[in-house]
Amino acid sequence: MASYHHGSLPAALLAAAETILQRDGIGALTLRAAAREAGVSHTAPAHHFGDLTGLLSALAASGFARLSDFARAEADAKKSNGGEKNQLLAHARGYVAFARAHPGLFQLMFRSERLDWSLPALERAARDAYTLLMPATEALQAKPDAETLADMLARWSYVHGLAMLLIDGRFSVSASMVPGADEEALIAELLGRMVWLDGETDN
Amino acid sequence: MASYHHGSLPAALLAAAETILQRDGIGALTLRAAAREAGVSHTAPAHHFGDLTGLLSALAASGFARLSDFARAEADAKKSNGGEKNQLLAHARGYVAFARAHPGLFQLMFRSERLDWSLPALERAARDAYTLLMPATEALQAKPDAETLADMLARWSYVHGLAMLLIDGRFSVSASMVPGADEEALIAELLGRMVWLDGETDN
DNA sequence: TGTACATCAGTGAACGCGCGTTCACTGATGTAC
DNA sequence: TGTACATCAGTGAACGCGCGTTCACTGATGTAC
Repeated sequence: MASYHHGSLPAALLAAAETILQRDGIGALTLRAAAREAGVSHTAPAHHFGDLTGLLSALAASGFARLSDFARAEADAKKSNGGEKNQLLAHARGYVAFARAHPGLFQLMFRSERLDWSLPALERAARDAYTLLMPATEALQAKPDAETLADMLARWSYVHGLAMLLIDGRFSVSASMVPGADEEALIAELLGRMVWLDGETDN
Repeated sequence: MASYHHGSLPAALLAAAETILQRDGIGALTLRAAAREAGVSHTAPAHHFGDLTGLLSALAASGFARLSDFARAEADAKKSNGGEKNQLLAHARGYVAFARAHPGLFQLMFRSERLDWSLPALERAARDAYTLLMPATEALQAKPDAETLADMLARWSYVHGLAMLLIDGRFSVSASMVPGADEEALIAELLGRMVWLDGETDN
């Protein structure tokens, strides 16, 4: 541990970056700050991530992977009634739960200008995550028809907007117009409406 | 014009800031850059906006006002069939059209950490803009019931997520899975689904 | 099992840059009388 | 209509700061023989 070589600096830097994200916000996340937080000289990160974009992209990729985990965990917990609609709904719940649990990270993941989308690891992790809102049928995932695609994009738009507005605090402003409204109940109610977005042929 | 006093520096600075936003992206928008773009010394903005947050907040407020204009213009253009659903749909179309026309500005408007929401002008402009997704009935706007509020938040989430994912380029990634898909037609199709989100009692 | 050497991982001083802010200033405008 | 003076709007030099990057370096690890 106290040796010259750290042993697992990449992982330590990602963890440090996430701490900063959560504690100080996305604006405070710099290469030097991450190195400082990890207790390492500020030139060390370059050996592993190249530049700041590289570090942020790796962090975002990890975020997308964990977003997928959140969604799958939510679906597994309700495995009992595993209809397709229920599964999609569970994934949506996981999506929103992830955004609320890691708002800074979630924002970073959708701040494209700071990420390098040509990195295969990032692209793959992101695609994996939002493909969860596709029907589980493998054939459709590989080669979806226009209707299936529209269904997915509709779900994604809805759930993504819900998550974004929520972690941005916009809901509480509006919800305050109705005194006594329970935010948790409201979110559950809104999430439930997702299935209504499906194309006519699915109903 | 060439006189010592500018005459309308606040407006010129806002215009300059917007130029930078569109041309160089949100990361390049600084107090000094805005002053430079407006052809004025870099200490001049402080007289009018205090600090960078003040300038950005004023710019965002102007953005929200114009977002409302976009939405109303879209509704006026289709005034012929002015059912409430159609009006809400027109407002949603305007919302998305604004985001596509001014992506940088739209992003700034939803980057809360850089804005000062305690400024009444900003808060009011933002509220005006998203209240457009409420039914026009004045009584409901003043004192909405939980159902009406949920309808509005559902619409807002959907339209907002759609706009965000769209200007972030995520749709083109997904849509490329279906060769020959027409993005414009897809967006129109998705926007049309917004009305399906309304609570049972409205249907 | 040793030894030589290449490679890898981290250090710390130094650099230039653009940033926001402060400061003393100056030119233009408005207002009291 | 003049004049004095306060206030407002903009200038430009200077500052300290944190940033990313470069550089020569050193300690640790792995590998060829």
